[in-house]
Amino acid sequence: MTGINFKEIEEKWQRKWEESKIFDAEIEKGKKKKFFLTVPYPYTSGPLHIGHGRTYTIGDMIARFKRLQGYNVLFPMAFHVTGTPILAIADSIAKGEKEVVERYRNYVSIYEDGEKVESIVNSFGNAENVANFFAERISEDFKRMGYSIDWRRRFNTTEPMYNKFIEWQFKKLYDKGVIKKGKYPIAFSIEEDSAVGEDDIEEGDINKVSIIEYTTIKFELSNDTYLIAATLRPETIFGVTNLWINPAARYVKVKVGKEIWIVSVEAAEKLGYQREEAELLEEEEVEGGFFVGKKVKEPVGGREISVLPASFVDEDVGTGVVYSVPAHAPYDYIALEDLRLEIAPIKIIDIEGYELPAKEICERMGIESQEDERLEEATQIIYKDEFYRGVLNEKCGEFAGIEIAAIKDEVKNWLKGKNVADVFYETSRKAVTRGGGKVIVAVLQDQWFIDYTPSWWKDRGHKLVEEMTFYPEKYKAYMQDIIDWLALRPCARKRGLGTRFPFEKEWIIESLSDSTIYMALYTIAHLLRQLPAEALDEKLFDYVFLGIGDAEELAKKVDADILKRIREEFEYWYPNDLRHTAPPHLSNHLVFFLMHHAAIFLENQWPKAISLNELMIREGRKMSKSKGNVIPLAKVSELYGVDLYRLYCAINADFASVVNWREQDVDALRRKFNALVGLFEQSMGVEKLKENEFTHMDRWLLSKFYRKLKESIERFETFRIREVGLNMVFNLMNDIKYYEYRESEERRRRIVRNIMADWLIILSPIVPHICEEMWHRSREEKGGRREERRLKFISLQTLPEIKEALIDDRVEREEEYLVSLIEDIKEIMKIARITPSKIYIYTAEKWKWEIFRAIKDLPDKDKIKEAMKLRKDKSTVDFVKQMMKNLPSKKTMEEHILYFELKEEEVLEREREYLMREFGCEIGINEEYDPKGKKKFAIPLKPAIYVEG
RNA sequence: GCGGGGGUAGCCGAGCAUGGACAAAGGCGCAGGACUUAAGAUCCUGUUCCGCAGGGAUACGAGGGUUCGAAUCCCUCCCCCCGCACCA
Repeated sequence: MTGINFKEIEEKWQRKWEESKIFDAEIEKGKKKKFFLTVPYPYTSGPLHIGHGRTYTIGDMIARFKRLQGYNVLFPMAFHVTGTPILAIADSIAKGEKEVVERYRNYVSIYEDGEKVESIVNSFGNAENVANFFAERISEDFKRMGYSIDWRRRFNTTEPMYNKFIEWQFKKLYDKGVIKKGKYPIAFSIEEDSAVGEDDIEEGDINKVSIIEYTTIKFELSNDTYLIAATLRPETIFGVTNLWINPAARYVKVKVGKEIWIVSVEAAEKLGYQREEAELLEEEEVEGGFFVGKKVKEPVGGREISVLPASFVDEDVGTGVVYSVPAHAPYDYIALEDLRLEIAPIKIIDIEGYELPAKEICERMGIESQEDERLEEATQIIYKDEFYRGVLNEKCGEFAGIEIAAIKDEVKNWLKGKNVADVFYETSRKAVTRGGGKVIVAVLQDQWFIDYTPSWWKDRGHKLVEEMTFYPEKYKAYMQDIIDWLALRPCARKRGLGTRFPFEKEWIIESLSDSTIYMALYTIAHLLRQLPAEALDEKLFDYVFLGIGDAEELAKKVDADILKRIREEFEYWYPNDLRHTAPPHLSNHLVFFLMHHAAIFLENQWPKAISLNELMIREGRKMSKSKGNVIPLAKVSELYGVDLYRLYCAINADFASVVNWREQDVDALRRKFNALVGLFEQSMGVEKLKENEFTHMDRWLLSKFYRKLKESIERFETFRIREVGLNMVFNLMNDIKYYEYRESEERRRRIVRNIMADWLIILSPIVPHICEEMWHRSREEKGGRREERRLKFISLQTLPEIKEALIDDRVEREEEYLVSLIEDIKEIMKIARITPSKIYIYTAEKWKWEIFRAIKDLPDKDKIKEAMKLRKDKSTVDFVKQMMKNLPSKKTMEEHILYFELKEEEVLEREREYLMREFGCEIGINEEYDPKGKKKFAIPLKPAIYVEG
């Protein structure tokens, strides 16, 4: 066991890295190629957990690997503060909402002692304090995780410098003509009189609330007075037989333009938030029962239909009026059955497998009452079937013969064109805010958008993606699709933290739109700070980022040297060589990141690559605060050790798979990791083996090591970090174990010494602290000047050269040969239940080798014929048959030609001692004695064996 | 329904592009053994079935096909996951 105090060495090396500023990236022109890596900045509304940590950790591994490859690496970090959640939290805490206060007490106590917690949480009534507190803690967490970040460039998204930068970004977009204004539906709280997001809604994080567009259809009751039914299936209007109304619900009149609409009280209120012209008439409310039995005119065919009562109609969904299509809607069918009215369903959709879909599904499922909950499910089934497979029939006029999926929108537009249909929005489920206020859909009349539809923009986006690399590759095609789908996107809201919208100051730029090109800011953030915020105007950014404008002109306002440096830094570091994040960002953040670069920056500043790793779950379940199963990143060091966590992230899954954080597996890995560290420790103060001392086994281990090292470097380049970890930890340790078995513990200590430096280097991106420690310990022994040692961090090394000469196929084949021979002998001993007194091994005779060489490249069917030409004897046929059965194909033979050149007898003689030790008996090699006639079964590379009991 | 990804031993998970040493890496679990007063850790062995000679049979979602040979290539089908779409 190792006596290492991991926590201590983590802290020691983190401190030394920081003191030596080795991760502060400076321009090094000419000497090294640069590599600029970014991972999205964290949102500072609370502590990060180990799931978030995966992405940052992998980002750091890449940064460290690139340094080893000789790149001048910039890996910066900042903090995301803009948006509504932090503000909402601050508001809740200011109001003293118990649940939120309690949650934040817990969060804060991750970091602080009991006494301070209260005052800190109290300070969270101010949003800025929330953001600052967590930004500070998260940056400490990141340092504690050993991330090789250049912290000088840190910023947050509400500081003036950032605001100026975002203003510039929006001016650029505005100039391109893609910033537009229009109507837009949003989730809205009446009580709080404001838009609400996922974080404001009760259980909004678990059960998302989306906005559903209903179509309202007017059924004329009398002149200009209509009952307004809402539907999700406007194409079924051709099959309407009656209206449904809830007799117990209350209805009112709303004046919309010149018309009077009758809807439920709830719907009237919603209409008020959705249509500017809707005006509630000051008349009394009427019970739904009032309308029962009245006749209305359906708008397509002008038929008179009845208003009927139905309990399933919910006054708080849609308009509280529903039109009935009993042929295709299970609810309608059942409700009519309940009323025992003779209303014939009108079938308007032809679909294979059904005559009257609604009737049949109800019968099949045994649904008999409109209170039956399975009606929902029946509706789903019918909807799905009809939507994808159904075709409108001859009752649908010009739309006949077309499948629903293709015609739905056209029918809707046609109805709107006839002025019988309108849009009504509803939430996808009933929802309330965390404060208990009802959530409805409101339509903003003058929402600001980014319009992603112009073809010049999409073309540039596609081109940009085409020229990029994605890891894993499959996401490239997916990203192209996302660009095609992208249309209008709201980019400002009335609430939240952030940059004021430059064209209308009461709007705040929305938080996904203000985090699209900020990577550019990293290149210059530390320098920009030296300028006053007022100086950061459009002209300055134009010059720095786009090279537009006159430096001399600008120098009148800002320091010319600083300006020059700023421009240089940007030109040096940009573009962003790799953005590493997680797949859920593809359809939002990443596509904006790419599109905004495509719109604003010159082509040579476009991003080069994106890599993505999947998320992390714990014990097979998603991590979430509501499940209470999150482990804060801040606790990693204490609970597991940072290097162990990092190793787990590297090894448990490849990028494309979810990491499952299982304590059992973590424990298993800990044992492995400790054993690894033990191997290094046991080789401290031990002499390397010199080349003239090398035995077969030494060469074998060196060959195994350098082969694995070579493969690992290749794999790291394409971010197959899992394979690197498995190779360089698990597989290599197994090799060493085998080596020790073959040789001795003592010799193992020495051979590990031969490979230790190179081994530590390749492991250092994954487990940097222990590697740094072992690296220094192994140097310390040798003396050397202190100063020199201080500078020689393993983090600053370059990848070891692959000692190709040590990769020795022959040596490896010899050992494989021996292993398989031993397996065969053991197999025989087991099957025959013999304890051997002597084991006889017979290698293939010379003539067999000759025939083998002569025919190995021939197709199987010619082999015997050819062999017989060379040696006319029945034993030749037996041998060739035996050989064909046992030896691999032509192709693999070529790959392993060396294997077949193996001098079997030599190897056996050399290993006679080992074989004797292994079996505890005499070994006879190619002796004449052959009582059971085994010798004739020998083929090249597969000796015959006789075990004597 | 469309797009994407999958289905491999008790479980997790590699292999599949370039078919052949594949009864299938590695890990976990389980069983036996060594060590130990004991537990743990560690190490060894085993973990489809049959076999007193290194072998054979059956196997990689199901079924067909191509091939001397298929986990790997082709076709059909089934199932799972994600995104989209969509659900009075």
